[in-house]
Amino acid sequence: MDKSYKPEENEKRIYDKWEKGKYFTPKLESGKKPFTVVIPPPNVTGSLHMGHALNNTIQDVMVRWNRMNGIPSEWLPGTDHAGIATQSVVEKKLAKEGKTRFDLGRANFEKEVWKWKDEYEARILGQLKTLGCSCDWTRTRFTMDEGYTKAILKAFTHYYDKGYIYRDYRITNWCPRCGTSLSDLEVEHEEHESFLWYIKYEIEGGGELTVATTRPETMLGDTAVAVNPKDKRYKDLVGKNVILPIQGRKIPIIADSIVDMEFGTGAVKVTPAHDPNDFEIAKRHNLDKIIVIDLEGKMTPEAGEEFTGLDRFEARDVVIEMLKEGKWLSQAKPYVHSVGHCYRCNTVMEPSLTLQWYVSMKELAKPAILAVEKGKVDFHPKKWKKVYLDWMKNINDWCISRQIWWGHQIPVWYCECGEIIVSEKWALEDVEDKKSERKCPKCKSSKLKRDEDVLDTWFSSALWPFATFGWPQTSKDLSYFYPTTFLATARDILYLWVARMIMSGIEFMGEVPFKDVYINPTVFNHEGRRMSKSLGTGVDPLELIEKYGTDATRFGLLWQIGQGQDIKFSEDAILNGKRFANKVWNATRFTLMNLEGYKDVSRETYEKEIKPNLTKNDKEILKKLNLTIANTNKHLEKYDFQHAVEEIYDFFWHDFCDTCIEDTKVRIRENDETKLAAQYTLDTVLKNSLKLLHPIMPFVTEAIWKNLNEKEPLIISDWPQKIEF
RNA sequence: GGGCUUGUAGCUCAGUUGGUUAGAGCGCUACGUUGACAUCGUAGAGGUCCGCAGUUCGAGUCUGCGCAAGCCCACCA
Repeated sequence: MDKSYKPEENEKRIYDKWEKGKYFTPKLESGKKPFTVVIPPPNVTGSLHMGHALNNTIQDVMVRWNRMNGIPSEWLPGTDHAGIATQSVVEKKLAKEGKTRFDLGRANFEKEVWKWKDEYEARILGQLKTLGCSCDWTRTRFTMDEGYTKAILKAFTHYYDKGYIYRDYRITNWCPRCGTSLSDLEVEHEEHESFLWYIKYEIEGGGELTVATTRPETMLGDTAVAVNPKDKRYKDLVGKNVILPIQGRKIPIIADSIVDMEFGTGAVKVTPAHDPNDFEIAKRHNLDKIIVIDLEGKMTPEAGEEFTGLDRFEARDVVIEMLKEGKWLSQAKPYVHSVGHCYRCNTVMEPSLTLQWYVSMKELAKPAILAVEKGKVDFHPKKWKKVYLDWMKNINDWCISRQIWWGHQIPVWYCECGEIIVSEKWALEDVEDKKSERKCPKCKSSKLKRDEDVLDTWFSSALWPFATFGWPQTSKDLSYFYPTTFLATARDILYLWVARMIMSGIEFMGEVPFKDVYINPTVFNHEGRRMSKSLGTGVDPLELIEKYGTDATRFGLLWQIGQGQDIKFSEDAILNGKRFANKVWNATRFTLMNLEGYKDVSRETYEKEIKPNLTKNDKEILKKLNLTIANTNKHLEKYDFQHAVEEIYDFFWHDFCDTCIEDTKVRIRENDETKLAAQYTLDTVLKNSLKLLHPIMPFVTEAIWKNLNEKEPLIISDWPQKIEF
């Protein structure tokens, strides 16, 4: 053996051997319950970050541990198409060439994205391999491959037929930069320091009414002023009109109980086309909806000639100036409030009146709430159960249409007669590029137009645990592997992904999609800030791997996490991992040097020559080994990775190296009569330790295993059992 | 507005159901090794366990209040 372990020379070679040996693909053994994990599909254009590294290390530890225990273990890898993110990356690339997606047209643009996808998918999956992930690559899936697309279409038509999917014209989260709607979960709120502007509206027939607003520019689209019906201050004003400043329009004063008497002046301007609350008020009072800001965030002609084409924030300044000049502005109070931003490009969201597809969630949520309450799905740490339930019990309908091109196009056609046709068949034909003759079932017209929008990426991810195994087709895989066993993911997709998988799993499979959900800690940098590439606060796990090796990186990450406690990343832990890998390597060198003349002993030799000569120290370490095996199992069963790592580390370093090796060293060198027993102890403790360590540090242990001339690779060796002595 | 979490050695964190002198890794100090170990070993210094009040024979561990930091949810005009 070399004097030290060189990860860079070993890791790739070892990984290839595992893959070639097909150790990652389990056999479907009837009667044996499999251990199944589906990977949280990484964004196809993304790159492995520290959170992924931790998350995938955790999954790999569980998979390897189960595999060594003789359980058919399936870890299904794959990627999702990440609609908005991917599209915007490719659009950015086109922009550098001076082109837009419209120059290419939809079909060509999609081709362009597919090319991009192929390249980046290979890259990110390769990164998982670098991390040592023992995924079953024979079952790799992508949310837009053909079979998966069938699942999407099935799910859509199923929901539609059940009346759960509907189309509605209402205020949605709109990103003027991305040019698409977003679901509530894709909007990130940030505190903004701004002002609460108090504007005086002149009352017809005398007097004035002051309203307070954070968005003065929207006053151009006001169609009423609302007060609370219980508000005595304004009781006599209800039914009268005010004159809208700047525009001079006459708008009514109405009473609506949604108005908070305590806030501002207790009178609120109503802009139905640009605020969800106001939209609701307008519905109740049958008010006009005047759109003054268009979908690009620019003022429309409706706002007035002098505003047309102005950016919404420029318009705000102009409106404020004009209000000041007209003496309509009574005060501007500094005010902190939260403003929605696009999760993708951070642009301030513009709530906009658009026609979108929604999934009604209330009925879907009910059994998903019950399942978790009854413990069919367990969360680790437990606190996430409450977080899940709180959200599910207050769930809102889900906007699933997106105004982009990259994704699953909605399987809906509109006829000129107004008929809406939802067709799985036609959509499939479009995918396969063989079109049958299509006619409107109502008016027989063939002038049909397909809905241009695509579905939210999470609509497809929601089907991941069963669509990846072939649903809606029945298959051996599906019935064997579903429901899955373990899901490890980050907390920021608890609602976006986990909750929706539970709902759709129950809806389509009649069973929850997984038993245990492990929410891994978030990795922060040393200052406690979120690791982020764009903020420049990230550490690239791939650089760590290059510097310290994969094993050290995995070890260091697990070493740092507590029971669900977030971690402030420290590179020292990774360094410690490297030291440990080196220690293990050298302990093996020592053992090999001292095992001359020692081969696998027969039962007879053991009973005659070893067992009687086991010293007190030998028995002590073997006892300790048994305890370590038991404790490691206990910790892994509880998903307590930190303590599992610590357990093995302490045993190996302090009990085995510092004590046992120092003890046997002397006996072997001096050819003591207990030499054989000492060698037996060394050999036994080392091999079992390597097995215990393998799920955490797969490469160095496998490399060592090879040096021990074992027939079977370590990855499929048996997990240690209690040693009898 | 609602909810969650954290505050233990210079740094990063453990401390199980409350029980003798509060632990680990890194860092620091001293000594020793350099024939398993880009070292390693042995010993050691270092803590008002955020504060206050309470429950208890006994609290880092339970309760209340406060201070500080962070996160999540929400139609805070």
